[in-house]
Amino acid sequence: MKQQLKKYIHRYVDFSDAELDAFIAKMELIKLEKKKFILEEGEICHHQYFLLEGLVHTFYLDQDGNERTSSFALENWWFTSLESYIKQSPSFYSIQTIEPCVFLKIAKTDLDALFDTIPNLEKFFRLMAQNMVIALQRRTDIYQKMISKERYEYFRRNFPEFFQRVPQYLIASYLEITPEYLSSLRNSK
Amino acid sequence: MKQQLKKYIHRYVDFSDAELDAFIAKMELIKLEKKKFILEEGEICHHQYFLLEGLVHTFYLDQDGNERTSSFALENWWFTSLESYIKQSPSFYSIQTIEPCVFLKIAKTDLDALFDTIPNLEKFFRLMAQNMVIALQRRTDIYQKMISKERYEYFRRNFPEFFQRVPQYLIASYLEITPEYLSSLRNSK
DNA sequence: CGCCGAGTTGAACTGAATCAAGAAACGTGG
DNA sequence: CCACGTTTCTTGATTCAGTTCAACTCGGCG
Repeated sequence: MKQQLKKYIHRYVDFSDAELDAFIAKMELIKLEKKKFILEEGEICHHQYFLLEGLVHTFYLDQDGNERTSSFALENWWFTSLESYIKQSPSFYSIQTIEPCVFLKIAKTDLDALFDTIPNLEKFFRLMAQNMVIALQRRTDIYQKMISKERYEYFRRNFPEFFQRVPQYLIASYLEITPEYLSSLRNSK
Repeated sequence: MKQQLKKYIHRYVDFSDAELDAFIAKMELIKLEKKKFILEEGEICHHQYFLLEGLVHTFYLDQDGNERTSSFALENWWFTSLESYIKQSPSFYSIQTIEPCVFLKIAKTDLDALFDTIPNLEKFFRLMAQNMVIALQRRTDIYQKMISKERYEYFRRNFPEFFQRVPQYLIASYLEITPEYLSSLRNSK
């Protein structure tokens, strides 16, 4: 179970078993059905999460009340509402399960304390943050240079798992197009 | 001169003077005229940079050979071509001065070595990376929910310095619209 | 002085949104 | 296990934000 998290961490940094155990000891296991909120807009996000099983999306509501999906997470992804978490301010985003989920969570207070005793943990989170920057830059650039038909193709090619598991209207919101237009793209060839 | 960097760092972390000096000792001061490349697409980025004076932009060329500005940096901003820097792979982006610039740079090899001896440095870069994530998320969401006229207003309101200093066609490329359309937005009221 | 890059203007065109309505898929209760 | 309502997906007509292209203006610099 927690083996899964260890494996993930080792992709980034070498932890001693003692360090790893101290870290994991602070994590709590949660199960949730689908369509349940992990965090709601306006709440303060006190945790970071590691998804063991299932599918989750982070979104906000625009002026017209449409859901705008900012990101998905699936197995072995780390997620949180970062700005809210760091500043301990009300979150712009909601986080919601799409499928039934199993995940681990760790409280900010615990994690901050661990940073002081486990230097490797600091490195681990630095490397994760850097990778998020890279992923976000890439997303921005892809959206900037591709028209929506190309985004659709790109997304389908590169993340086929999502395509199977995520309902169309959420994919549309992630691709920044309307469900109607996505539908017409799908059926245009 | 290097006082400026110290001040910036202290916004994030408390360094001892010895730590700070060890860090700064590895940094090199560079001056460059306007329209000069700091990094060209295809090169491997070996440094991170801290801008003391001037204005810089990071961009790439799309299929049609248009410059697409991914980000600007001005005084007291940290910048690099992150993916290239981390993976030591050819950069997708070019980095170019817009105005005459003065900046500090530090080599990856030096910085990596310092991470092992100065734990605070690890924290500093973790916090900077997290802030970049927040800024990028915000940018993505703004672009997603605003039409270009709103983006233009938002940008003008929130970053008036840029507006004075950056040529129109670069602002257009950052706003993801054509210079022609930006011009019509400017003159439509 | 003449040229070149930056910015402007307008006409024609198109990618994508909106609106409205129907078809299919899904799940819940009887 | 069928019937029903709800949610998701599709289809087509209309409209509009933003691009493209081409011609023109302006200011600066060699």
